[in-house]
Amino acid sequence: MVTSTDSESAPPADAAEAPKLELLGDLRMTKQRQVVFDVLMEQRDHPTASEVFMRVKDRMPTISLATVYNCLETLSQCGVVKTVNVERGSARYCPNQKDHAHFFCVECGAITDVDLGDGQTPTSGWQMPDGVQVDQFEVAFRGTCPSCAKKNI
Amino acid sequence: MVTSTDSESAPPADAAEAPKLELLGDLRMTKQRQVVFDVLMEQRDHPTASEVFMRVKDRMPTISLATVYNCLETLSQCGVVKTVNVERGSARYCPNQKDHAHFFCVECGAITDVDLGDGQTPTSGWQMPDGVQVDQFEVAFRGTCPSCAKKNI
DNA sequence: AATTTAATTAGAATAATTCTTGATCTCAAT
DNA sequence: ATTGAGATCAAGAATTATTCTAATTAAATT
Repeated sequence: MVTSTDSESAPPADAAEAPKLELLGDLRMTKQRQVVFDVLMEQRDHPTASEVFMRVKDRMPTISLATVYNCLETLSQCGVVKTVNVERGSARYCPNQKDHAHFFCVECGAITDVDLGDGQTPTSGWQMPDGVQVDQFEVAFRGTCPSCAKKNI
Repeated sequence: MVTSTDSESAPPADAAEAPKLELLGDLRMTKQRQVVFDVLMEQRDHPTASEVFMRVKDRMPTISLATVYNCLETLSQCGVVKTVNVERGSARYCPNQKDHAHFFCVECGAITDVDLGDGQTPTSGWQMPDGVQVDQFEVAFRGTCPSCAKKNI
């Protein structure tokens, strides 16, 4: 990881540019994995596993929560989904394949994708110890979003 | 938050420069809070709440795990302790009051503090949406540390 | 079609954290 | 010193997210 990609900037909340699902090794593209991924792409609001479960159930009523967890784990390991930890409690999931960070509004709970600046990498600005190999990163900002800031005046 | 501080760079594993404990509002500096903080300062290996509990128990056998959680929460809210989430599972705690990130070695589990570069802020390099107010951040890098990388040759 | 391996399901189990309640402590004002 | 109010603590119960287990089903391969 830790490579800048190009293309679309923070998608307008909902959008479906369907990145190709490339799984690794012996992993199979199953109906369940596809539906879990589709659901993430269609409503990009960083749902929890339970929220994904509820959405997936509508079109695949027999799926189990454990499977949703398994699918999210698999997709995450394949780099096609990102796990987001902005709060203690439930992890959230995001199909944005670019290197990006998250901003969490402590007032309304909204999560926004934050893009890297041009020519920046996730380790830019940090004094990484010599010789470490960085494979993944997670950057979370917490604070107040513009619309909540207004309400607080 | 999101202000660069100066002084000491990544402390040599263990060190005790005793930052002053300033609590907010009606909060009181109790024996329990002080001991929890002392323990974090004396062995700076990013312990979990349970590990802190075990260490604190040695010098205050009557303390309860719930109190350790409460103390860590309080110290964290006062900005004197940082909560570190590098893995799912237990949160870890760190008394480094500077703005800093963490590097987690997936091989050996070691956690290293990573300093900001000179003149950098936590949001440097990121295209923060206009008007957001950032109060906190958490940056975690995952990968392989130099000594584990050697073993893998 | 048979075989092999991976994936799914349902529910049980685990583990971290939070909550609840009553007792205790601190501080400040009487 | 006494009292009252609010903060904190302790112990254990409760909650909740996630992982594990074992049996079944599905997918790919021969």
